[in-house]
Amino acid sequence: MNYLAHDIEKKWQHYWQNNHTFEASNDSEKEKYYILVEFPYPSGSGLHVGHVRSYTALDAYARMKRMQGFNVLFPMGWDAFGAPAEQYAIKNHIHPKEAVQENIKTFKGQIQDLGISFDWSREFATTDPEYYKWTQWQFLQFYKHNMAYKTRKDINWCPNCKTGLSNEDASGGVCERCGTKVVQKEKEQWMLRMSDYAEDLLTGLDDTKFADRIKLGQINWIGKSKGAEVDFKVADTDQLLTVYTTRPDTLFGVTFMVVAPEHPIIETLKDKITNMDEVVKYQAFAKSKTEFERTELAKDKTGVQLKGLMAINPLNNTKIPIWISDYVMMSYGTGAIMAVPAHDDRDYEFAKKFNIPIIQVIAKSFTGTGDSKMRADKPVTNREVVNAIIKHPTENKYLCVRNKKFNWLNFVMGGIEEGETPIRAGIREVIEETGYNDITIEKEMEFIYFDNFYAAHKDVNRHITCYTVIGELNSLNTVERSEEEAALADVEWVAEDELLEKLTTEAHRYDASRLINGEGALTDEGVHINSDFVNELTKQEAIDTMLAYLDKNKLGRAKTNYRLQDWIFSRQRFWGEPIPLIHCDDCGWVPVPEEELPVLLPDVAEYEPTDDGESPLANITEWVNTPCPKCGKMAKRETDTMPNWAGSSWYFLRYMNAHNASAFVSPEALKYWGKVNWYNGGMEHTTRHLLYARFWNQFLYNIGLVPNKEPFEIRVSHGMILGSNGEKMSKSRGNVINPDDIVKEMGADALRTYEMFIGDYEKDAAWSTNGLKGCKKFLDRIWRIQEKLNDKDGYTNEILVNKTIKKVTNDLANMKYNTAVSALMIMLNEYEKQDSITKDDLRILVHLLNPIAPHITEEINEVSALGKPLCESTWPSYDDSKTIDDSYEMVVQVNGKVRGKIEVATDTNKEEMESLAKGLDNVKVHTANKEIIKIIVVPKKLVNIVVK
RNA sequence: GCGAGUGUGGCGAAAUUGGCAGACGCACUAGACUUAGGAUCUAGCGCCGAAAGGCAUGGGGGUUCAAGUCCCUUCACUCGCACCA
Repeated sequence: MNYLAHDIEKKWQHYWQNNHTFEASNDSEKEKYYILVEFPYPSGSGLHVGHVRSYTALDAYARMKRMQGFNVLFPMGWDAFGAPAEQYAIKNHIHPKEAVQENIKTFKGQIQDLGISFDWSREFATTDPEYYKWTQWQFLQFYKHNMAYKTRKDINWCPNCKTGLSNEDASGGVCERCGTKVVQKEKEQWMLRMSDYAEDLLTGLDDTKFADRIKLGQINWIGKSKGAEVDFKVADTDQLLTVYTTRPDTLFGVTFMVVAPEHPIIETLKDKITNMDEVVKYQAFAKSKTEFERTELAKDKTGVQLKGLMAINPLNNTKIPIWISDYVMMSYGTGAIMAVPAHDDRDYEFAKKFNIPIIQVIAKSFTGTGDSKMRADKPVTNREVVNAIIKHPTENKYLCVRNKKFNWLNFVMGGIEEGETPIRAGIREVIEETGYNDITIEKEMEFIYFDNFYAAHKDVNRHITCYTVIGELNSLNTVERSEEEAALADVEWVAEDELLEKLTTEAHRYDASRLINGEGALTDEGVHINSDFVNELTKQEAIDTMLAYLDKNKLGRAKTNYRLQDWIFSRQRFWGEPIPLIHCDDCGWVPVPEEELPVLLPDVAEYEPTDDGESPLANITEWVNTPCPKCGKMAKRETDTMPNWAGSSWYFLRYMNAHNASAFVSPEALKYWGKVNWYNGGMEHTTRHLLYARFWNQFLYNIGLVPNKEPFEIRVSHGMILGSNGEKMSKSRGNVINPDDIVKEMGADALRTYEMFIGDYEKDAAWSTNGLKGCKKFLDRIWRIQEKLNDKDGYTNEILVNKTIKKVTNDLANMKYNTAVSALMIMLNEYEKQDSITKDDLRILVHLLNPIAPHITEEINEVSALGKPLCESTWPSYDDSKTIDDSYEMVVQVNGKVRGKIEVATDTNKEEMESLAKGLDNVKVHTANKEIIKIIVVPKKLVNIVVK
């Protein structure tokens, strides 16, 4: 008995099609379930094996859900606007819509060959005028609610694609599509006020069940940051320079200000700036850098001081210089910062480069550990001390002393006496404690710290303010130490790489790490110093206190910023939805009346983007010139088109009611289908597309057009299918697997089964033709198992059946396809071991495998006359009490090592388990002459005998 | 730099959440059946060892009767974000 995969696959695909098996009803008594997989861009290269993975996965889920009695909506369509179709059209001088139609035909054929149970009655493409009519209509809703505006601003411009890009499209400073370096170009652009929704997009995540990594991606992209705006007066002017900072508590540490090169204050106060030439030159320099260079070549700080201007610290009226530098971005915060070089890496680097003073306002504070923790019953003494790090004259070792009584090993340390500098004190202490007297100390570490501890040698608590000095011995010359000192401690030289493990005191190890790693800004938490009314407070206390102070004195205010910016919604390309607005010299921007929608893309011969940054549509005068809908005077159409994210921002709504000609979707359909229950897509879309779609939906919700604020309940993303060499599949790498070839050679079921078995669904996986063959073999064995059918009823192995139903049901619902397939392989292996199997046995197997391999299972079901077609059948249920075997292999361990196994009844009690375990010969061997300390018995698992 | 994730046989991977590490599959080895095998079946298959046994989940340390799983530390790779104040 043999079968031809191709024939039976075609047969059942026709059956499903002719019977409208997978068409969802908008009017059903059943509970609804909406499963969505991202619709593809129908590229010319056809379906990728990666598509097969996610489509099969969601198909399997949809098929199971249908059998479980749900009214499942599982639609498919085409995201067909976009550059490749346009490129193709430019090259071949045909209208992009023709290329798109051709590609859709290919894609659809390929998908249908796979037997994916999409509801094709709801199919559409974003390029259909019946669809983009409603995309335009929704844009007008944005416009009417003041959510769309046109502005002149520097935008990301791709010189190759000749179009503006959103920030999301230009991440990394290169064009998402072609990889060309993006440049800044000033242009008028339509924008959507997405930043207004930043908070809602953030909090809305709580109403979703997205995977954590996806939520995190969204959270990072929105980039919420809490801080404050602080107003600095500019001396001798009436101007305020407002900065954004997350650390208002460090305001006493500000030693300079930095504004972005484009900051308007430069223009406003240019008459006061005495070095305008230099400033203008720097502005030009900054602008000439692409975004890429600005970030990638970030290592070196550049900048110019605005001479003639000084800002005034609002707390203490200190005058502070103002600089411009491109490390401050106009697009974030206020485009100006207060620089606190002591506690910010970038400010530190800048201050070092331009020799600007540094004021420490936070001191690291240690609290002692173990025996050195402060004791409540002892007095506290305050001291100023010096900590001397002294290098050996010839070797890479440092001078340490070991306290004989307590065995502490530390750097030389001692009190600073009245009128003494830390350096003088350091030299004196080294001589006193070690006898070395040929010392040079030139450097004092930038930052002091506090150490609070119980000083056992003096039986007091100490609060010390520590100054660290760094020096070296010129020679090993010594003088005699006092007897007292010599009795107290030994001198010890410690190699640099051993300091961190050998030093006793945490504070000294900290000093050592700064010595080894070099000094930089002190960004750790600590206690405030040099800061008047926030002194001695911790970070959060100081922030709160400072905010209250600023607020009370009207010097600033709490402020939350977001990385998320408004959505640049214009593209200067032909192949996109025309923005349905008309510009009239008298009336300004006027929306195209709704009854005139859609604004159709004209049929023309040329689609090339233009060098001057205008859309190719701008050249089509008969299309551009049109009467103003308001006053009738000749006016001009907007020639920019929408980004290709527009159509995909609401397609999930359209599926609910795909061919509605009078509304984007009917309220009834919206109400019935509600949220997408399960949305699958690529990891590459978890920031952009997912954010745009959520924003779009939240807007529609706010104006009362959709019933749910969040459109998607669960979002999962699949891993990529890589080439057999573990690299991304690409023509240039020559590792592309074409699904058509596999379907032809092995059949769709084998391909589907293999891709489900390949590994963790959410992880990338490399293609393996051998693995595929294994799955094909599995299906062949399934076919042959029919030869073992007997005419008995019931299950040959009831436990196996119930176990497998449970496993497969749970695995399919949790995207664990690989283990679901494995459970079915185990079931088949068991069936093969038996002399014969019943129809009931086989019926379960084909039901459980059907979601993954739908064709062969339908055929077996029919050939062996097991019942009505599986697609009309019900999902098997299991009895939990019959998933447990009545016996198991009890493991017996001695000291955690397996020494024996016995088959015992599942209901064996603890006492019996214990005595059975002790009775094993091998256990006796390992426990002989030993004392049994305890016995751990884990019911239904093992016995562990602990002996000594 | 920050954030997240991953690391288990020759390979893809499992491991009811702390309880026999390596299920299932691939590859491989031996055998059977065959005119033939890229078919099918049977057996074997982490490493060392003749065996008893020992060693094994990137490395090191810890908690525990028991650790792939928990804690600390370290290394490597992958992916996001990146002068975001």
